[in-house]
Amino acid sequence: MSYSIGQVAKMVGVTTHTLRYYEKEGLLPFVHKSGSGLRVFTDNDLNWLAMIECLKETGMPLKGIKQYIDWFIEGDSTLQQRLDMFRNQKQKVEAQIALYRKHLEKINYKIQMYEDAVKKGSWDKMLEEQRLAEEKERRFGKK
Amino acid sequence: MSYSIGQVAKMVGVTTHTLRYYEKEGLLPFVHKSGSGLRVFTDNDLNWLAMIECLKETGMPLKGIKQYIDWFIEGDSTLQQRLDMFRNQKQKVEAQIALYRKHLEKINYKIQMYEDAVKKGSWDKMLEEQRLAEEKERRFGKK
DNA sequence: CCAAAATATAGAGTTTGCTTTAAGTTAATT
DNA sequence: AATTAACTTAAAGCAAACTCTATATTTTGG
Repeated sequence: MSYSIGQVAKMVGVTTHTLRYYEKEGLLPFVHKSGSGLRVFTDNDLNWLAMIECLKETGMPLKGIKQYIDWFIEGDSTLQQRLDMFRNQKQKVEAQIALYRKHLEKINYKIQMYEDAVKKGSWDKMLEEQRLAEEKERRFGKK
Repeated sequence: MSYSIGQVAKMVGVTTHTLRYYEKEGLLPFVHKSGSGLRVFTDNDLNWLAMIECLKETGMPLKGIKQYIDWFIEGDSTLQQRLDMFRNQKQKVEAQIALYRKHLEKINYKIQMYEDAVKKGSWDKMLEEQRLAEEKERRFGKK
């Protein structure tokens, strides 16, 4: 199957402008043009766009994605670089997930604080009662 | 304790320029100045910076962080907004983690492909052998 | 006390990733 | 055939988050 730039834009969830911009940046080197100059996208191009989305959404800059594509075009002599790149990206994503989890804990703690404060109608009152509870705990032991 | 802008920059891992920029954007409204105009950071400011880091690294734009700080300054009348904001951020982070995981699967698959290709010394050969294996599986059933 | 290091303000410049505009050409519809 | 929708290139514009420059003042260490 083949698709117009507008169809692809809808499928991928970006604008036609963005697709042309990606092409200009060297991210879509396989897209052909019809006799009259219109871009004709294939399923292979959609696969590339899916890979681009994956790398982009995991934080790789467009330049990095272009590097990958350039390596792909260069052929088998760059297999190792490409493998290293994916391994590296894996590390980054895992680190990012770990960081997100850490931040999530802080956010959950804040949510607790604010739920308490909203219930009490006041931030200071919430802090005060929390302070008293902690003191009590310190004096008489837990539970 | 109190700290100079340079000390804080080192502790937080940003430049002094960035700290001044944050202040200009309204993200550090509690930082005082010495008689001669130098910024004097307190532990309270460090706590704010930690919160800023948390929100920033979970994808909140500086404007959103400023909104939170403005609400904080406004006082108890904005407790609900602040709670909603943290709940919203929690949702966003959880969604982001889920997306990262999905992308991680794709990346892991690619790593497998490339490990195989590197072993074989060729991408096409890898694809070819994979295709043959799949055909065999289709003809004779799994395992 | 003086030189070096750190800090101050104000404002211009940079990078990334689009987004919009202008001025057309091509394709689809009525 | 005419209109309108989608497409073309080229270039300018924009928002976010810094980053750097220039010039002046303050603090600090020997």
